[in-house]
Amino acid sequence: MPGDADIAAVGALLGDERRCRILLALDDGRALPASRLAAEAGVSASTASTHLGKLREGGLVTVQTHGRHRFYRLAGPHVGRLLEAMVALAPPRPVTSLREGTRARALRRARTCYDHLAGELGVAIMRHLVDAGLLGGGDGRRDPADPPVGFGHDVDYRFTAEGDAWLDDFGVRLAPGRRAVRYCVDWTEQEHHLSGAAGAGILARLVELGWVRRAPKDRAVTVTEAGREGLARTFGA
Amino acid sequence: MPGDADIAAVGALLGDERRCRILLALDDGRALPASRLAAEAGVSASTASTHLGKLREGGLVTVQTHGRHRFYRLAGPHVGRLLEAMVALAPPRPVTSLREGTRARALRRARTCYDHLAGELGVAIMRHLVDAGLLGGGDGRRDPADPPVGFGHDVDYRFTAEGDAWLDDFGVRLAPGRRAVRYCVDWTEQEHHLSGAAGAGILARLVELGWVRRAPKDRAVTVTEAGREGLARTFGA
DNA sequence: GCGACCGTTCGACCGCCGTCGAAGCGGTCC
DNA sequence: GGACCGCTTCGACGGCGGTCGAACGGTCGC
Repeated sequence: MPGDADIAAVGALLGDERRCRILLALDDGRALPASRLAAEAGVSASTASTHLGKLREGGLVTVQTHGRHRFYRLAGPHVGRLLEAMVALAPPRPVTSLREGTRARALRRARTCYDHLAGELGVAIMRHLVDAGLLGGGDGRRDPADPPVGFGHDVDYRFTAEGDAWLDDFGVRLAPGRRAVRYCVDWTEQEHHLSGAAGAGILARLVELGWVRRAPKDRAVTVTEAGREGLARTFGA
Repeated sequence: MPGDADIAAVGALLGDERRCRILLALDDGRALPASRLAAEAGVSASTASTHLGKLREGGLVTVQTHGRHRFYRLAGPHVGRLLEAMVALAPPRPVTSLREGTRARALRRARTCYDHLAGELGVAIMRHLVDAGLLGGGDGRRDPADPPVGFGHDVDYRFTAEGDAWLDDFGVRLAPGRRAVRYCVDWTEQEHHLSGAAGAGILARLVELGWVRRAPKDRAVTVTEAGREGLARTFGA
């Protein structure tokens, strides 16, 4: 009787359809403002605020205030896994739920984050750049007016001389003033992935090479047959 | 709005503490009668019945009537995964919840089912016996008065001549009338594991050899150092 | 067959929680 | 600094759902 964690508290949070809508809207790792989530759930701003407060208190979402907006995002990969487990148990629309499940997994693998790559692929590329000595520590500055993209930004990266050469070689042309390295803490992987001009340039180049394809309407990114081989060769991914 | 599975319905089921207690009591794969679950949840029989009805309708548990008792069990491994995901998210007692988590995983690996082995280990042994040709199809009969031990019992096994020899050789002595093969559908693996006299004999022999140890008060079974090597050699497990 | 027992259904009570509009707080833009 | 805007808090309303005891259908034991 006393020894169990109150798992029911978590269940109660997921017992409301509006809250579930909010969580599902956040399931691909985006950070969305409260107003957007209210619209997504089809509910008034005050009601949404109540829901978000409970989700926050329950540890399912975290909030990051940016200017007068407050961006919410899922608190971690655990929440994504929980959602996945619940979708697997929700029977009513077997086909839809299956498609949703695979879609979520695809997003976890590779997706866009604004104009650059995120997900396992984005993290793998970042990791390779660091491991290969193309990207090292530095003292770059992050523009505080940017929308929130991750949890902590306490590490600074900078392209090494080899990194600059590699960018040229790979076909990513950056204006001299735009070589500052920015990055996000990837939500699904909880590791860094490259953003900023370099991240955008690499994604653009990957598309140009035909290695990956961006979905027209959502944030999914699919790896082509040629891309599979090229990515493995270039990034070991 | 319309395309989502009503995941909230599942959440609502898990939003009640009594229901969670019931599910956790069932988490190790046992089938328990309604009265026991009522006591486990600390609630009256009528209330428990209501909860069980909802859980059943929601597809989280299945029921099997046996005489005047009705045995409930979790509907499948999905439910176990869901519970695990929720425990990971329930923060209040970090230490306890962690211990619970590892305990559940240990049970999933190896546990007793009445007097024989279940879990991954039990399934692996059964699979090896079949693969090695020691156990084949037959026409054995199952006693319908036994408590429910699995979902379907439509396959009949029988020890082959080689199987009989192997049992002798391994040190399992069975009375001539007790060689009928019984099995259960393992809940966590959804495959068969050996029960009946042979299953009990094998477990007893494994304990005698010092390969596994049964926990004094619960159903956990731990593999010893010697057992790890012996099991690998004997069953490829 | 008749009592004992297990389980479900019914009816009534109670409490909790989601909902919204209005008001309050803080930050931005001109 | 003033007006606007995003978000949260407050108060009041309404409904859904958990709870129990009592009554009912089934099954086992003698």
